[in-house]
Amino acid sequence: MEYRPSDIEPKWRKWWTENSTYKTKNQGDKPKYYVLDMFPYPSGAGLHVGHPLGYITSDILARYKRQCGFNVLHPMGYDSFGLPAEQYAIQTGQHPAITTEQNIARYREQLENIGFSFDWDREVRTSDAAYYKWTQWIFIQLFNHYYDLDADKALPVSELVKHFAQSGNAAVRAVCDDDTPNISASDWNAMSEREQQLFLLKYRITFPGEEYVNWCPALGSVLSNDEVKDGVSERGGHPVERKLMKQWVMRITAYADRLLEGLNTIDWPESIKEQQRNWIGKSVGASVKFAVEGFDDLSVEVFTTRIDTIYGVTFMVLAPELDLAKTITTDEHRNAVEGYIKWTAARSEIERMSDTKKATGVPTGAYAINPANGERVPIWIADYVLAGYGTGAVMAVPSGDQRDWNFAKEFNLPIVPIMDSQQDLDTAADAGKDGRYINSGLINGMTYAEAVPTMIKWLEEKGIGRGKTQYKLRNAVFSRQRYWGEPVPARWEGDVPYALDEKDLPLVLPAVDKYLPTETGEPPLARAKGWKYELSTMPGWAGSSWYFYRYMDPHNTGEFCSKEAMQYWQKVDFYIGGSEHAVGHLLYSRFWNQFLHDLGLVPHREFAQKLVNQGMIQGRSNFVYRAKERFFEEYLMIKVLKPFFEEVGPIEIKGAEFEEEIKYDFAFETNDLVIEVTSIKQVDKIERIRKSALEDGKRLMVLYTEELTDHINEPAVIAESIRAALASREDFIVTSKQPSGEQLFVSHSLLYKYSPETVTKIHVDVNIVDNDVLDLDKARKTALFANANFKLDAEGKYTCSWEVEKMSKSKFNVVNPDDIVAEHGADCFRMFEMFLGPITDAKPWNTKGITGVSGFLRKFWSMFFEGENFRVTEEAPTRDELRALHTCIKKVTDDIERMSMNTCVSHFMIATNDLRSLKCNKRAVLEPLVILLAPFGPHVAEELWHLLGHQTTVCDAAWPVLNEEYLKTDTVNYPIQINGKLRANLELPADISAQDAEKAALGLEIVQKWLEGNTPKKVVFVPGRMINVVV
RNA sequence: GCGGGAAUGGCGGAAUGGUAGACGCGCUGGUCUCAAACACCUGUGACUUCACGGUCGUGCGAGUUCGAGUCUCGCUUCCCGCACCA
Repeated sequence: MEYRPSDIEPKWRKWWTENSTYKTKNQGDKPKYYVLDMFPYPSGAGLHVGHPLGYITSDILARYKRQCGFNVLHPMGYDSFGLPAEQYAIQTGQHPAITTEQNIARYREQLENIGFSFDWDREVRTSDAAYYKWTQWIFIQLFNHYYDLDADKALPVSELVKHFAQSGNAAVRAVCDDDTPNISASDWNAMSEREQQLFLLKYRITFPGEEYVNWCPALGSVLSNDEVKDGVSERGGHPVERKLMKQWVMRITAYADRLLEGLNTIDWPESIKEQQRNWIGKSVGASVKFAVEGFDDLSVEVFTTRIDTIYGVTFMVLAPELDLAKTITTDEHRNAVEGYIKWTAARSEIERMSDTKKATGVPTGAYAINPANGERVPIWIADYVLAGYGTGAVMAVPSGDQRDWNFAKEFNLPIVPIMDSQQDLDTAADAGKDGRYINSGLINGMTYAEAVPTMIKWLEEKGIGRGKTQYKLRNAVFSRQRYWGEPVPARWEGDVPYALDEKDLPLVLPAVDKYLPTETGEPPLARAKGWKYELSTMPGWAGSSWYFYRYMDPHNTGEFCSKEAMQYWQKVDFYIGGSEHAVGHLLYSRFWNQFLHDLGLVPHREFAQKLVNQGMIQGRSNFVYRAKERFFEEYLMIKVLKPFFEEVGPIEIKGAEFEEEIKYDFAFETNDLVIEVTSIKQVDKIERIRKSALEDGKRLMVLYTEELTDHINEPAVIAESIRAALASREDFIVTSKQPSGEQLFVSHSLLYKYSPETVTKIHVDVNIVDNDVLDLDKARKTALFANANFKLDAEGKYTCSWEVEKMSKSKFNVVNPDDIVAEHGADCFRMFEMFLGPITDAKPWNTKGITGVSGFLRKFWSMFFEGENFRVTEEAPTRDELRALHTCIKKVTDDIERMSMNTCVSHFMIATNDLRSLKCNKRAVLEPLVILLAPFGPHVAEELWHLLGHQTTVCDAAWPVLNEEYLKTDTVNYPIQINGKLRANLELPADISAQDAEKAALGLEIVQKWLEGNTPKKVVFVPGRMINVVV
């Protein structure tokens, strides 16, 4: 019987739903396993074939684990707050909830179509009030806690208040704002309620602060750093400016060290961990104060990771943005400094980054005193120093730092060596740490390891500096001036924010008349009637920072997740998603998780033990080539005129260079005939050339490009009209009155003959292209080709060129999984995606190989049938059949465990090919094979499983157990090597002794030939593997 | 510049230090067919040889080893991430 996925697949999907096959309970005697996909944002474009790659992988793993006896949690949901829905709402006035709902319905349909084993009863949506109630609840917890450095965890702010009332803030070691003053208990107690609340904000883990943010006026929103690429918004490419705004901020920096440490405990891809380490950017060093000459109350504080180089300081540099720069500038330099500040402010980020080689800067005229040696060094301002990092000032050590060196060279500042190992300081700085210090007072003669603690100790004793650890990580801005997000559960009393009471949650997103900011620039929530709460909403990462817990207990109305559910599922065992979330979602969710763990609300410091990044599936774009006028000229030359000249003898042509001043495109000197190629629409041009021809006494022939388009595949027709023109005595010849063709598209396979500038390259929808050949019937129905003609190659085909690009609508290379499923079936689609290559690799989508997988499924199916009848026998299997089966069990089991899904598919193909050549149709072999296939092709497996007489789902069929005995063979085919090179093969008994094997190998004629009568130096025998004779 | 990863036929890709190129696509030839598609069978790294066979071959150059795609060292190229981060 024929394998017809379109019949069996919908049938089983319905059956699975009706039988609640994928419903998971939070209990049981089985061990648990939690497989999680990064949930998608439901965009209007729907899923393309790249999205399911990770879902298929996790689905295979989930089904496999279930068959291995685990209770598997494999949920799916939607990260359904986000910018695109809101943009759409602004344009159309439609509420984002409605479009989001529609998009989710589409996603659901597409996901269902692929046969995933998701437990849909556990679906979550971040935009659901029942869900974001708990996002808001967590926000309130963050507001009500501070980070205590002694406890090394978050503690309630109420504890802090007690401390303050008793002994001020001196005794509390906690993470707080840099500008937090020391207060005594009496100071605290003397404060008003307002003053106390404002003071506490300096400690709360989330708090409103004045922050420089990435403000995007076009989107009316604040963007996070990772939403900004090259100075413009990642979405839409709108300009982004730095703006100081009142924003809710998350004190993620409190967790910097723990987020860094935690990376060592989890099995995540090295590249993700490295990106997070970079982002956190821990640097250990020291901060030092340099006194400024003439300002008793002023000093320049710098942070350095190389305090050991302090004796090499020959100047100091401040970031131009620093207010201090203006303060210390002498009158003499004021004009230059102000000019420079203006100039740098006007330069865009991109300019600054692309122009990093050239050092720019101006002196302030002020001098600092190096505390180490008392030397007087000039203070400059320069834009190579960033205001946002450290104190915005550096001590410049040109001998040890390349940027300082560049600057010193540019402005002729001294370069003092500080280590005996430093060389070639004329050509570059030497940042090496090997060697002994010179010119370095206190630390002369020391090594790096000795010098650093010595200097720090000295600084601390003198009270001019201290050891300090600095992080690149900034506190995370948590406000968005947008509508479609979680309302922040806070209200304001004057300038003091108060969190809502938990019992007032959820704070439901109110209705508004428009989704735009107000005329006064306030966020859209200001439009809501009677809204007396915070106006900004939460960013996209809020809801996605804890969703993995909600899946454990999705309908709980009393807690975000019950203790029991948490106790049962613990954490995510396997997490899969794209690497683009490396520092967004994956860092923030680790932060929230650490916090929740401090509160004893979740069992582990890290929520996901293992993480895998699936590679991106890139689009494979196709291109067509539209002819320009120049193409027809070259075409005339190559196809028509050249053969013609060969016939009637050479005719000189001029005007082939197409320069502006040349009047004619083609001129036949000897015949006084000018041939003009132009569009029928170019009436003016024809008239102009006609006049010139008349004046010159030449005859003119006009060939319309449209006419050439009509006859492009018949050069003889065109040659005939030229022949006729030559013979005629007419002055002005137009060969065709009404050409029909509008545009010509030239097959890519013919373009090598023509100059590249004769055609325009245009994206063509990949869905009307098959194996790079354009489907002309389908093409003619599209607008692009409505009035087109095609120049086809010798086989009558139009070939397109191709390129690998990102899969996107604008590139017309989006492939919808539904189309593949409709054509080949969901099982084939699933297995083909796996077969493309290792899941972690990026690869272009190319359906070329899909027939191989489709053929495999048909062959697999046919093993169970004889003609139209299902026929499986109860006969005992042979050794060969058992070996094929158990080889497959071994390979597939091993390969799923190591996430090598592509080779699993190969093993199924091999087993099927082997068993088919053995004509095996025995239940004892085929039934275990169906179980093995079930995670990959669940529909076909379920169908065959039921045909085999089972009533319950194949999902619960126990994974077959490997019996190593069946893998053994009586004889082994040994490769015989001479000096490591293969020379012969020898069939030997599997249990042969080393001596016998050696003897047998040496007995071979070919081995004797290579030995040339000598005795071998050595014979290497690896049992079951190979024999190597060393000559 | 720093960090991470990769490089194997015409293509996607396989190979616990042990027969390089599994499996699939594509291509050759054949069977079936009036024909095509499907299906089935055969061959398929390069060079060389009538043939048996031989030589070369996993980006380049060394090394370790009886034996290297795999391990070590030095390069080249490409991809990804970070980037005047003091």
